Amino acid sequence: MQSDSDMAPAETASVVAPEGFRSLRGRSATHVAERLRDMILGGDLPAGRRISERMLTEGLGVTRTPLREAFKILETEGLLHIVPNRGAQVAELSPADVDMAMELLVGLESVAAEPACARATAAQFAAVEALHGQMVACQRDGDLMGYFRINQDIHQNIVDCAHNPALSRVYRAESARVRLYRFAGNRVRQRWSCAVMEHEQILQALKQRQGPLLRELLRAHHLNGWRVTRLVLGNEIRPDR
Amino acid sequence: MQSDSDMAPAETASVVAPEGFRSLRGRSATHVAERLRDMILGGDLPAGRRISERMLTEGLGVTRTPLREAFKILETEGLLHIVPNRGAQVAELSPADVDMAMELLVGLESVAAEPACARATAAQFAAVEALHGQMVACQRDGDLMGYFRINQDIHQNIVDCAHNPALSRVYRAESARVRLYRFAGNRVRQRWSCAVMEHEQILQALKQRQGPLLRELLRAHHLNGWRVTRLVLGNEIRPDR
DNA sequence: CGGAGTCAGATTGCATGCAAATGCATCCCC
DNA sequence: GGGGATGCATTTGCATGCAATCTGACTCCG
Repeated sequence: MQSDSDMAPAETASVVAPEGFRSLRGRSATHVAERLRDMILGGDLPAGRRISERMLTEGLGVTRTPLREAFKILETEGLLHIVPNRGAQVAELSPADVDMAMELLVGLESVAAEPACARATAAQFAAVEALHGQMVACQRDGDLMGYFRINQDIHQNIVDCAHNPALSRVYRAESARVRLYRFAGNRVRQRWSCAVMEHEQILQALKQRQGPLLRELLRAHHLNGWRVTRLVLGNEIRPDR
Repeated sequence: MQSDSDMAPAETASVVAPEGFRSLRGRSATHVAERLRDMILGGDLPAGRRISERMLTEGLGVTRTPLREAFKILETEGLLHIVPNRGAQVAELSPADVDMAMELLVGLESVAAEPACARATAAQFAAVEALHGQMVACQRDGDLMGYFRINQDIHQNIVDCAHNPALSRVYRAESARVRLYRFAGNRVRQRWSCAVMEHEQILQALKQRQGPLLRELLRAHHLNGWRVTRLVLGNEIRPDR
């Protein structure tokens, strides 16, 4: 009869989902991977730290199966290192590894420069300019974290202007891998104003669709930044705070 | 007594491992991912083909847990596409996707060119030359599969000359992703001799450590090859067999 | 005949159980 | 006292079980 089959299909009798809750079924591992990635990129899990499954299953409220799937994802992304029978640890990059990753990142931006100039839309110009404005505000307010985050965002946006999904994906992944190692360099306040000026030139070149110029500006900008970062990492100069 | 404790420690009573067998404990997922990757890159699993877990657990002799971990690895590599509650299917690339991936691959080789010239060792020169010799032999014998495989191998080796692990890793992954789509282009025999000549110039430039020249030669070589491939994929010319 | 409903079998997502491996404290023997 | 052996608790790797979801064939009504 009607009353039998008419039960509200949205929720079962056993557990009532809190409102706004969307089931994560089929997305647990992805979701856990995102959480873990945030923890690593945010510095909550420092490089080299060993990660026990139990710690995370309790912390994130999932069971071991999706957690272990997330480990595989992050290992493939290069953020975790898994030793059989001994669990996972946050990947640790040697200075040489970071150097090589930076070489790759500079290269990827060079690759992006000309397609970006050829294909960027007006909306993308506007988005990059808006971010630039926010970054200047962070510089003015001395907001280190915001400055750094938006800086990365601007570079990702410029790469995205090339409308090449594969390029964007690879740039994002490699950028994440070295994120924490680059953070140090942005702590030299002297570099900030210089970087802002370089960004302004970069924006100009992008908006005027001058591909080769953009490529050279990006390369120079990166090499400048990386030089400072390397000095900080090598303790040759002291960060401002 | 002696006879009690003297049992051969290499094998337990329950299951006798076949000789040469090393336990895969802790490596199942990785191993399965390798097998699956080979199946996809070898064309045994065509693009778009849906993959059921049962098919593979039976085919590969593993249970679902490591198989599902392997799925996550291959999804992160871009070789599989997983739809929640509906399983995995081999990733399918649109012509635009392949175009963009090729743009990235050409870019990565350009990035590799100068460091490769700067850092390649004599052993690496020799390795690339040996591969080139093998490729010429394949061309002579009309061995399509061998020619194609060694061709890819040569390009990977050139990138590896840059001694940049991150670059090598990314190049390998992206190269794999479009492997099957590029295969078609190598079926035009007319292109083979042309490609061999281009490779010879490329080798020259590498050995003489002429970075900028190498970069231009690689770019031109790729664009030539990709132009032919695109024609074949678009059915504008017919492959030789 | 067409389309919504529905129902069983198959498939997937995740929790859990068990065995192998590890780590650590203790014990032993020299 | 020191350098292993040994046993126990913990952790990891994988197999399996159960519930949610999908699929597709069939039914039934218009």
